[in-house]
Amino acid sequence: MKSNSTTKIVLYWHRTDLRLHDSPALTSALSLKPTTFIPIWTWDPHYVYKSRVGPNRWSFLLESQINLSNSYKSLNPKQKLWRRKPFSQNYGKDGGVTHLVFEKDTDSYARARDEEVIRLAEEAGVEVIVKMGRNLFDPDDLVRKNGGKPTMSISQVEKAAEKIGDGRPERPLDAPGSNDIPNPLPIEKMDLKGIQHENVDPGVDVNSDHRVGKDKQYIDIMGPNQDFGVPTLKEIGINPSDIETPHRGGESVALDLLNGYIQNEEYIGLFEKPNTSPAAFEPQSTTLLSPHLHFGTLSVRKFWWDVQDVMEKRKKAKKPNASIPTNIPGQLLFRDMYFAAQAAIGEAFCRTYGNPIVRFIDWHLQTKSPEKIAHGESGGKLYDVDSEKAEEWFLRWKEGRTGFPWIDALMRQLKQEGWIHHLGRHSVACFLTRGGCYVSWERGAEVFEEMLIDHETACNIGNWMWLSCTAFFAQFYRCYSPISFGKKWDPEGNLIRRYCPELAKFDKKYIYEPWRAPIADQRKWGCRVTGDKTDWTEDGQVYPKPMFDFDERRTICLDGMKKAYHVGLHGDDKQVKDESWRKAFGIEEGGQRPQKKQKTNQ
DNA sequence: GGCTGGTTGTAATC
DNA sequence: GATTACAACCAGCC
Repeated sequence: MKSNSTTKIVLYWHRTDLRLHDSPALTSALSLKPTTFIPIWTWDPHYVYKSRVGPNRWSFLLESQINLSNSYKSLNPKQKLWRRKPFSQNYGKDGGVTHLVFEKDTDSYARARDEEVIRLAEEAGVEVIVKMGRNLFDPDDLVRKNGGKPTMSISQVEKAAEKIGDGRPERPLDAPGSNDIPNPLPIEKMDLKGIQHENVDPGVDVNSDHRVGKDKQYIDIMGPNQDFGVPTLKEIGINPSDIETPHRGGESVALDLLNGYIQNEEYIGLFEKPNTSPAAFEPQSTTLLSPHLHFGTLSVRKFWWDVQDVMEKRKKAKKPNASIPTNIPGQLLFRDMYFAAQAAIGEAFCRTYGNPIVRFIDWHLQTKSPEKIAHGESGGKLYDVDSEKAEEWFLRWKEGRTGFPWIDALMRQLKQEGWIHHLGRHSVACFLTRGGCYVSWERGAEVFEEMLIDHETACNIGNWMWLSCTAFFAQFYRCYSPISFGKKWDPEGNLIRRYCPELAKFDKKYIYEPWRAPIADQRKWGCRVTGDKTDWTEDGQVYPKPMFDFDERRTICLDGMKKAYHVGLHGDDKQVKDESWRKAFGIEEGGQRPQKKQKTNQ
């Protein structure tokens, strides 16, 4: 397999770890004592155009790469983050690469990709080293210790974790120092030919809406110095003026943020997610470290241990600490829970169709086959009653013009900044699915995938299942009100005033229900509540009327959920695959749902 | 088979 | 601000 030469040319492939601190894979690579070391990033078609990535997340990614590249440069002026192929058929000729090292990625698409990369590399006699570093615990280990089953609750994760080592994650590793980073190959010896562009198939580019030159078959990505460095936004077809997020990427940003929080021992020790406000901004009520976990600009093990050390210090001083699962370590355990659930189920984890853990609900706009999902299509309608209406509701939800200011403010914050508080996500996700529109969670998950800078497939999909009560959570009668829930946190309506500025002057009495404000007041406050759009008019601004009666919709949704739970189908049931489920739901040919009958369980 | 707990509901009542 | 009814889900435990 390995060449006998003592020369070690090590290719280090950064993917889920855009950092130098606590990367077990990077530490392994450097401990080989390479003669030559080439840290690389490669353009994965999945990221470039097969999965949804909006401008804000692109921006966060490139900032993170620039930061990493600069960190390498500061340790060794000849180094940077190189854009290069992760493997090559020409390994033997290609400067004689001997090792390929990367962090383990258990996302389902990534497993298939990595299997192929490993096969090609090993065929070429290159030794491949893969190390877990993305989670507290290796998701595959958690699954094994959970009897091979997907982890469906925090107690299962805790029990499984107790069977791994001492039940706690491993301590973080130090970042390499300036003597630890060897030189790269001279540029002329690197196999960099033929990658001035990255091909993009416009036919399947789900991000074409964001791209300048959307019909182009490729994007230019040579970097501003034409030297195979980190490309600019422009090169990947993103207009810099589309970037609105105030949140910045990069390992140094992440470590500064974490260090700041760690100084505040009270905040760390007493943190309980359900007691943090979804309506707070400047400053936010939570840490905003989630995008850094996604890009690996912060090690989750460092996060966990820094917090743990504070909590142990507080405990010794007889100061109180919050407990799992609402405290910070508990929040990080949820991340591992979703990762391990995905690791157990594989590619079907991301959808209903074929997924054993997901309840089948007769949602509107249900996506019906894996092929459709892979190409980002809606998949048509499973039954056509109200489907056009549902599509309209979906679009109004996505664009933040439902007529419910709390929902619209959150959706506009999401679109602008790429981040909203976890409870805000609860609110809008419940509203789209079981608590309002009765639209499939898969459609909502697609929107979050595109817009969130912290989008993590496992957590996003898992949380949508949770909120839609299709897996992990089942108390569907606990329904978020688009009026009461926001009011509880933000009685003055400050979040609404910021993100729906047309309502900024409304009295707090009406800010959550502007349609109830008398016309004279609407005129006085400079915004008419009418129609279904948000737009300027000659005599002032317009905010839409609510797109439906929420109380009525809540009742309809609750009945639907009761029925679906009673029917009890899951994504892998035969009736779902062959679409004969309609019969079980009493839906007649032609798609008409039956008139509401007596409650089924009376 | 019954009881309890489950990260984060709402509205009415005291 | 705490308590309770609402209508009633699942999993885990005894």
